[in-house]
Amino acid sequence: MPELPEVEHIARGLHERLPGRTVRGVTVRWERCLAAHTPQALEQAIVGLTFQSVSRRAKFLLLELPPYWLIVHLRMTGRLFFCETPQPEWETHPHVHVVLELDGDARLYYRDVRKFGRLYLTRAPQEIVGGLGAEPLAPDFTAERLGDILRGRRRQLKPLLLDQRALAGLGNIYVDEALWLAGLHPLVRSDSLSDKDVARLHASIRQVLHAALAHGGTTLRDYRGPDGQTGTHQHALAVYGRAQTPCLRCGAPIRRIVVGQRGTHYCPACQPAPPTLEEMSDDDLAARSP
DNA sequence: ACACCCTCCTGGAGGC
DNA sequence: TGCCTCCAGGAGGGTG
Repeated sequence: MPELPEVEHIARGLHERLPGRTVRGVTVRWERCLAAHTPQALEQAIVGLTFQSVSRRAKFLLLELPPYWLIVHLRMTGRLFFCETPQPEWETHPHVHVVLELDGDARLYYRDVRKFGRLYLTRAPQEIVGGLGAEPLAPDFTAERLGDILRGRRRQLKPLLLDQRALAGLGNIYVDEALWLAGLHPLVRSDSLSDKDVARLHASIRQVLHAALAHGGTTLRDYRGPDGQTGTHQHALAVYGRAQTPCLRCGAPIRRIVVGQRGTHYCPACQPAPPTLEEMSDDDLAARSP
């Protein structure tokens, strides 16, 4: 599933190819992938417009098409790819829901097996991405900022890291990986972390994202880059999808539990469980009360 | 404020 | 082989 590194990879690839291309035609085969427009309205709005840039905010792709922005969220299985010439395979493919015909007979295909992804057309991107939280690879995402995010709430660590309003761009895979690297249990309370814990988690998040980006993303099944190529970071995953296999750090079997309806992978030795209520001292309990 | 559950979808995997 | 059931999950919504 595309998370921040995958979306960044796609954005960079499309930014090399799309700017300067003019939309000549729009075909929508499955209307519900358009968040708020009819196919006719989309076509009327963007035919004749020229792409200016492609960028990313969290897991959203921002395609600048003045005076509009075409914003795409790929969710689980969405793919967006550019071809210099029409591809017969994709022109009629049952999972290709939108085809943009561009000048020079180039094509931008939007494909999505599970149909969770959405396309938005807006003049004001903030309406779509305005509520998102901190951007983990931005320069202003410091350990202090992460500390504020974590300690400002009393939540289990993993669901908080997945909450796009708090921190934007992480998904299930990279949260599990970052928590393993930091040695933090997914159920630890966010307001219980020490400064050292926060600093380690901050470094781990960035390290995991940078590594995945360098590998062109993680392809478990559906993800493809802007030219259709797979990523290679799946070979570097330490815990995600490795239940029952030995921890790369200590050899203990990786455990899989469900947290917030998500498969969650961690090392029970390297990522010690938070204390239960019974195990907490009176001081701990007193500290939890307002 | 936070945890929990449901919905959207489909292909792949497992059981028999 | 084939049919059935279950599962994966990002995000938004509702409920307790």
